[in-house]
Amino acid sequence: MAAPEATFVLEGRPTAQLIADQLRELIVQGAFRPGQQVNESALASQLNTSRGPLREALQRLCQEGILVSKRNRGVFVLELTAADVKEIYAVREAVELAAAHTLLDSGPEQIATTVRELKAIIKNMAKQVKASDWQALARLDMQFHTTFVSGTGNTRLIRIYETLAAESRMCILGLEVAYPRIDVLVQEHQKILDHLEAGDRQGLQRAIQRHMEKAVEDLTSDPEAAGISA
Amino acid sequence: MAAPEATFVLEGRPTAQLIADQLRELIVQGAFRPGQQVNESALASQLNTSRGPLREALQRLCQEGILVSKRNRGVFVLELTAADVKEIYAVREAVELAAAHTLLDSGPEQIATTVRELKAIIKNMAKQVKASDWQALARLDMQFHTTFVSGTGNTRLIRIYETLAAESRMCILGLEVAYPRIDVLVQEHQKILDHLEAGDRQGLQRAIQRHMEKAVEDLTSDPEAAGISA
DNA sequence: TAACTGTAGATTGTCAACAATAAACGGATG
DNA sequence: CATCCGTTTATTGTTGACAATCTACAGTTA
Repeated sequence: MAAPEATFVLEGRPTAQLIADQLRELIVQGAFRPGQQVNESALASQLNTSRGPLREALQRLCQEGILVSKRNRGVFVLELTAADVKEIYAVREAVELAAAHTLLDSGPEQIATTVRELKAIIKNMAKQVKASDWQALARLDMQFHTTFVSGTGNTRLIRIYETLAAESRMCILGLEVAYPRIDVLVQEHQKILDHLEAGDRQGLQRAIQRHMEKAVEDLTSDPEAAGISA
Repeated sequence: MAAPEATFVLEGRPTAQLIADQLRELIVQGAFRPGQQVNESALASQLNTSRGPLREALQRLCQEGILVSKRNRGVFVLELTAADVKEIYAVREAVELAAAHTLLDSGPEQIATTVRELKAIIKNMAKQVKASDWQALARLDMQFHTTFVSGTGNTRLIRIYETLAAESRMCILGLEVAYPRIDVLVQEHQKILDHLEAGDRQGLQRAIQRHMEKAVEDLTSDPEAAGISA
């Protein structure tokens, strides 16, 4: 059951997408302030390219929603409001619940593979907790959920979730050291994993809903510290 | 608590987005064959613009997924397989179920407004059924669902669904006169509307799931006629 | 002093020409 | 006759320059 095409699509990756990926990573890592204007000429030379390809990449990110474009003004980094946070996590909940049901309906070996990957991620999370590396922790947090959704094999669901993951990282970015109690974070992910492994549909659904609910609470409770406006 | 910016973002609509919207409409109306290459120069002159802005628009549509880009080859119209149809409708089901719950949790006047809009659409559908205008019927079909999701007010959910709606119209396009029995189509939408109006959570959920299930059956049962490859 | 207006600067939007790559065709060769 | 290879052609990828627009600042005036 190999996928030989996977190598082709990777080797012939369009330029605009490559630039978009680099830029997305820069943005979610906080290289730009929310609301800050993106200077095309400066960024183009910084990424060793021209304005043309860069603009194409910017359009992609505008379509994703992490950049907003204003005519004759340029593109700006998305400013997240409390309403945005609620929206993002509402959609994430919908996607993850769908993924959960699809996953449980799929074969046991599919579930087993996903469970194995998730366990590895949680192990890494525990490691980063000790090191108190928030940046890495945020990345692993989203990697856990992205892997979870990837388990379904639904490419559209995966693509949608990748965008949501980027936005979520932008949310978390504002928190920095204010990340909620980290031991609880690991516990919640472990709980999701346990329910998945046990095939507990009801429990898994509840765990995901609780996880999202808590995240919204943490992200909207302290607007000042998170740099999030009402 | 007015939002004066809303008018600004509408008046200053970026060019690439305008072109992308035109192109999307052309594609879902069947102006291009699935798998067909999109010639940049020809399209640019046809749309009274240059290759630059057009390429930016193409990137947006690639991000949406209705076009696929291959390096040094160009962009091609998405070819839908049976697997794609299953994916699309699985995601649609997830989004609509989420929308249903959100809608029922919102205020009664929010529901009433949405119900009113949906009723108008169904009335138009019945009209087009008599006229046997398949193109218009397909548009109204998706308009019904888009309006349903729009009722939630979740801009991200809406954006996601608009992409799914475009892909769905591409699916339906292949059917043409083979559109499933039209009276049943109207009935199913009416059923969804009734459950929403009655606030019947369980019934609404069932109706949506049945609706999607039937659609996938119709779209994958006759691959030849639909121009869909296995 | 405050408000208004005109100018200057910078930035984006658009375009046309150039370079690079891949597909298509025709001919040579086993 | 099929296969392989070089040439041709069309298309995309990239670049730089030009035009249009907006913001900011300075000067003027009530």
